[in-house]
Amino acid sequence: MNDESQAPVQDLSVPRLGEIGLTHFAPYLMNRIMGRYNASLREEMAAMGLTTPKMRALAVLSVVEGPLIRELSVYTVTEQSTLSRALDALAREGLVRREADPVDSRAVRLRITDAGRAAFDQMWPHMAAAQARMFRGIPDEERRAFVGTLQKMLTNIRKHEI
Amino acid sequence: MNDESQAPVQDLSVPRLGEIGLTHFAPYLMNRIMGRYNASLREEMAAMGLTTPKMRALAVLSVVEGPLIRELSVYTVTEQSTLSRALDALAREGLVRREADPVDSRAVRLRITDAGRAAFDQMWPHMAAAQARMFRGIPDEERRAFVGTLQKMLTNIRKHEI
DNA sequence: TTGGGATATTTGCAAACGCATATAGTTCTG
DNA sequence: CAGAACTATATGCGTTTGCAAATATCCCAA
Repeated sequence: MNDESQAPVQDLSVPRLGEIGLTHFAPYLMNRIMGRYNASLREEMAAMGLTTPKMRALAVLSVVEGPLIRELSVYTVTEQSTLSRALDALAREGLVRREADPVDSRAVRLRITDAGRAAFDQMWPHMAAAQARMFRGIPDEERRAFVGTLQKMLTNIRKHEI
Repeated sequence: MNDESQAPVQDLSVPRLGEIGLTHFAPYLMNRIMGRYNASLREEMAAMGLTTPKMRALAVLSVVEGPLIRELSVYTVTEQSTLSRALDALAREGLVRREADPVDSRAVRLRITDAGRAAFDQMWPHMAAAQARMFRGIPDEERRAFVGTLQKMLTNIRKHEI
């Protein structure tokens, strides 16, 4: 099992993780930072009866008007089936409304309700605070450059047109 | 439910998400980018019988010698109970070994096996490629600055001493 | 040295998730 | 215009996850 009979896939031009070091590998750092960010919000979310997909849906719907479920699943990086069920819960709680699309009767347009907006407004300060903690001591210019790079990266990895 | 009888928590000094815009809010961008990154690896992982926690455990163990489970759970940003079960699977498959700590008999030290290293070596090129895609067209200097900012952010949000 | 509080890990259980598929409706093609 | 191919959403089902509690061990103070 540990001999070399299976040709190694490793391309010699690709440095190994050990050579780079975990703390120089951007995806590792980003996963770790976002893991903490998300975990730091979990307590507030739980207190409000929200899961991560529900909270993300509210956040996006507070800003984007009437998207389809499929579109929302891209914004929220959530499996469509998971999102469908998260929306069941949000609708049951009166935080979002499903509206029939006027021209395509398969499609469902989503809208946040006033109650949903109020719920998100209660969540937002915690999100803003968590973000502020992340950037503590980092100069504005550096932060702007960082966000600029993130935007380029999003364009690079974007698979959908949204 | 949608009146103002519940005092709004919103602090006037905190700009609202709508004012910032989703694509200027770093955590949104990072979640979205990492969501794609992780999703892009899922197919390869599934083909090798790995879940995200299992893959992360292998990645860290390929670089870090004999950590405790609790320490590994910090590195991998995984709940300790989830990790415990992921390690059950990895040990069953012979990819890692649990070793008793010589001085503390509660503790378990983890080591990657040769088979585990081989499995990770098979995974690594895909991770490196996904990272390269993320940074496509971004100059080296910009990438270095970006990683530097990530390192500062990790220090900021770090709750543990690892 | 002994009992109480910490610490390391595992496990029971219910909830959440993801894949595959079902259902319903739309569009394209011959 | 029939029917094949495609799209949008929902759902069945087995797996994974996370919380809380259990178990085992350690450390420290009286």
